[in-house]
Amino acid sequence: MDSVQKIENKWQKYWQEHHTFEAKIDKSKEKYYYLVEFPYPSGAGLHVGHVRSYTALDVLARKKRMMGYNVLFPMGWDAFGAPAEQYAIKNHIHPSKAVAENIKTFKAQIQKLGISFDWSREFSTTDPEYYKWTQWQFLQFFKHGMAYKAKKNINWCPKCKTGLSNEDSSGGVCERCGTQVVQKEKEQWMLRMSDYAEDLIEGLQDTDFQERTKLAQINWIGKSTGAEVDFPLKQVSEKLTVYTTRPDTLFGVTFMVVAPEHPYIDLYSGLIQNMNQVIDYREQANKKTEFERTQLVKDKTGVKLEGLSAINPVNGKEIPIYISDYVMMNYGTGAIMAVPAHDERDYEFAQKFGIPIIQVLEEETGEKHEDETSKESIVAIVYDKENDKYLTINWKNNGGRLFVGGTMKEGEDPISCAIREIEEETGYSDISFVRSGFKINHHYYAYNKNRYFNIEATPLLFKLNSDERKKQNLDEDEKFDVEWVTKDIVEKEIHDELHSKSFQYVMTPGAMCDDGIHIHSDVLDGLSKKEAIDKIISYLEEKNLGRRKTNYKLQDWIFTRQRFWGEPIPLIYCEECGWVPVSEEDLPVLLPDVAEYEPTDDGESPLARISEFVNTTCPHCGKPAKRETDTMPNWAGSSWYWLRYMDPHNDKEFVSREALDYWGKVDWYNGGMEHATRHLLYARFWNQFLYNIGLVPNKEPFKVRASHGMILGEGGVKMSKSLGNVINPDDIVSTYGADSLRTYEMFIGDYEKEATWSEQGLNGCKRYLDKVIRLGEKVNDSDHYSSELEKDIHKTIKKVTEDIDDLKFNTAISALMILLNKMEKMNSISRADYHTYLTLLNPIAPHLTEELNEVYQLGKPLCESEWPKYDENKLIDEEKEIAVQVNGKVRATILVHINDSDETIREKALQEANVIKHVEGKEIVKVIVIKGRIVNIVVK
RNA sequence: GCCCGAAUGGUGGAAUGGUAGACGCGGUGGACUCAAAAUCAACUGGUAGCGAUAUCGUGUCGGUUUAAUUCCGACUUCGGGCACCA
Repeated sequence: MDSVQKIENKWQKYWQEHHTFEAKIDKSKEKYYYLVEFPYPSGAGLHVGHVRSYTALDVLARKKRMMGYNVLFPMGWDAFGAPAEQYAIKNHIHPSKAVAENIKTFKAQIQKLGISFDWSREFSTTDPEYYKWTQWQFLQFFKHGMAYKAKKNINWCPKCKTGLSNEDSSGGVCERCGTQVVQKEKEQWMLRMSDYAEDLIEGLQDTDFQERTKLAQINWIGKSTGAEVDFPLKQVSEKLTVYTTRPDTLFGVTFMVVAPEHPYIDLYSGLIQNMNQVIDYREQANKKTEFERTQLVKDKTGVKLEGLSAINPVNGKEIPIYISDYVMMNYGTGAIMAVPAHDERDYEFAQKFGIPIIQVLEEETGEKHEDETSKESIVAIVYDKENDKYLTINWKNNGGRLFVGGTMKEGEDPISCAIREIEEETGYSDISFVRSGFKINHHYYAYNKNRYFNIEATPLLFKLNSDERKKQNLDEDEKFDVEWVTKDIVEKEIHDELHSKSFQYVMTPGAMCDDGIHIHSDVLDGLSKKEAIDKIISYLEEKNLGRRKTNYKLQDWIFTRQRFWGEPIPLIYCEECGWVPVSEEDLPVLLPDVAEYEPTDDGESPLARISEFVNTTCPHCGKPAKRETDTMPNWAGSSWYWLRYMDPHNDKEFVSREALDYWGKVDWYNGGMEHATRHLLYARFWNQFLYNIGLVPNKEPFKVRASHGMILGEGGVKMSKSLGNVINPDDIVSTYGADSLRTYEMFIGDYEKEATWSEQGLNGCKRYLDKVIRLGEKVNDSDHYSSELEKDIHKTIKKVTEDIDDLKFNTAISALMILLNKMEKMNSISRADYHTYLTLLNPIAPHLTEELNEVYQLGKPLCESEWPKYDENKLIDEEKEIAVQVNGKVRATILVHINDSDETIREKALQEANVIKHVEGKEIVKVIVIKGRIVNIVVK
């Protein structure tokens, strides 16, 4: 046989010359569209991670073709972006040249792997024939009012000298270079993506994305429901509107906070007496990067606005207003009502600034009952710092371990009640009050009084000063031991809900954010959280004080970058007519062929320096006008590329209706988990927009979304240049062959999880393929399955077919290995045995199997053959070995026939010597016979 | 902090209520060879035993079940996503 390299070249050539994988619209066949994220053709070349996902989809595509589907499996290049531009700046060549070089390398590398891409549909996002239509689609956004220019505080990367979307600067650092992002005010083109927030959530129902992908999208969109509430200002007849998800806590508002950028600060600067201080603070906040503001400095800071205050619309109370950077201008209204009792952040702020905390929600414990008697009480926790112990009273069988508790007497406050109770019950009196926690609403039944009680209990913490002890003053029925115990014992032995909750409240002070019942809230008293939210919103709407409101974290898409290497935005600014779109026949607006790609320091695009580009005439009135010089973000080109694949050479339309109607949705889209939020959201948004204006037939572009796990270097670390552990697929192909690499990457483990590269593992797969080759020497003349193998072959067809569909490539290969091991033990195998074997292996190792199929003249090329079928009747085992358990432990195995009755199986099981040994002298309680699986004998 | 996922031999991993460790790698002693590589055949979770066998064992603790890696509850660790979003 020829060398591996020779064989692989031969078949790659065959497929190319026979246009084997080129898809044509064929209405007699069912279509299937596989899409794998197109790569950014970087100078580093192909990575073994690319090989994994391309091979996986290739396996699916090859199998699907053999099953008779018309498969579209295209590939292209996402080639706009910073690295090509950086490379061009450094080497003084046009980015398009660098891109062309890289594409050439990438393509050659991919072709050496034998991936069955339809290369006739190849394009790059940087081709003018492609970006013409990206520009055209942008104009559709513009014409439908979906694109607007806005002066925005944007995330600015000082190193890349460009604006970034929120998505590109998550974590406060530039996605590209890791530099901390600063805020800069700039005019930007925006796409109204936030209008689609709800549709983007709902559309997920029409997809079969993995649950984790759906969740990531939903989280990113960040829907929250609540209300806007108008707080009248005291000094002027204007309102400060806030957004809250907890309007039910309106009666607990003790202050308000506005973002440093809030317009009211300048608007009412005349009223604010400490304006200097406020301005100082605002400047400090502005200097902080988004990263510092949101990630690092969680310490609350702020300044009170002296001379400006608000009125709580539901109770008329005057409320101070603060500015603080924990409130963001770009979410909600840029102002909040603060309820420190029931919001963690407000709690922290209130603690720091000494603002009162009003509890309006009580946690409820115990079971509610009719005819309860109400009273106020306390739970007192005394801490002995010296011994690190807590004072408890142990009621033993009459109620277990508790803290000191008691009922407040007429006119008594919680602290004095607690001091009295502690002394009466335990004798300790040299104590001092530390703090109290939120009140708890507790329901219980008192056996000694035969009554139901509903108490409002205040938990209190005291510290012990000395163990000086007076005589206890106990009632007749109070029989308990006073014991000091550790925190451990408290947590283990105090089961009473009220007491353990009390302990939690006083030991870890913080806001109470759980559900409960409302107090001090007028019309809301007694209601639960959900009931109260509904009621207060209706109340606010009725009185015109507020309204129901849904908010999303998802913001509009900042669609401009101040860079050279991107699609020019096809708009012209005319003094007379404003922003005017370039007319369609003038598209594409080409990137000029110049030598200056450096971004400018003032934040303008490099295109702004090129006067031949900038200066033009208005398409509307013909007067001199200027082009937009910003370009589109990286994500633009990848937001519709799957549509272009359907009809890549169309110069009349972005894609023909015929192609859209035939190829429809992408049936299976594979990509990295890192694109589960941004790219996938942009692409879905773009598609939904095209659908809404009638340009595409489906609202959702993708049916299934799968993602591959990363491949790590040996030792489980990320492959990186600096560690020197990057595996170059070319090296592997030339030493082991593409088929070995493909097989190994499919065998390495769960496709969706990360996997560790191992050269030894790769070698094992090479050995396996060598065995497949040697198996050919055993082929005889028979055209029927060998009788000893028939059953195994049918089982393997079933297993491989199902496993590939489930992306369980590793177990599919394992099944093939098992069948091979069996075939190797035979003196000879039939042509049919071998042919089926090679066909099953073909999607995974296409070159080798084609060659063997030809060498042994088993039939036409496998790429033109049908996928093998299995016969259900041939899968059934006449006899099977099953386990016999006694009390759940395997004691023997027995051979059972398919027709054996439960009774026969039971008899067989009970005759086994080792079973008799374990059953002897015991009573058989039950014998469980599960047909074809197990016998379990239960004895006593 | 919140949300999601994972944890199984020396190792990558199988098994989704029914004989835990399929398959691969590695290892051990053997065959072939002057020798090595390649290849072939055997063994390979721990402990005890010559062995039949017994016993322990799927991150930890508890529960449901005739039976739990698998289901339920609590926890630990690791990975991923989001994060002052009101």
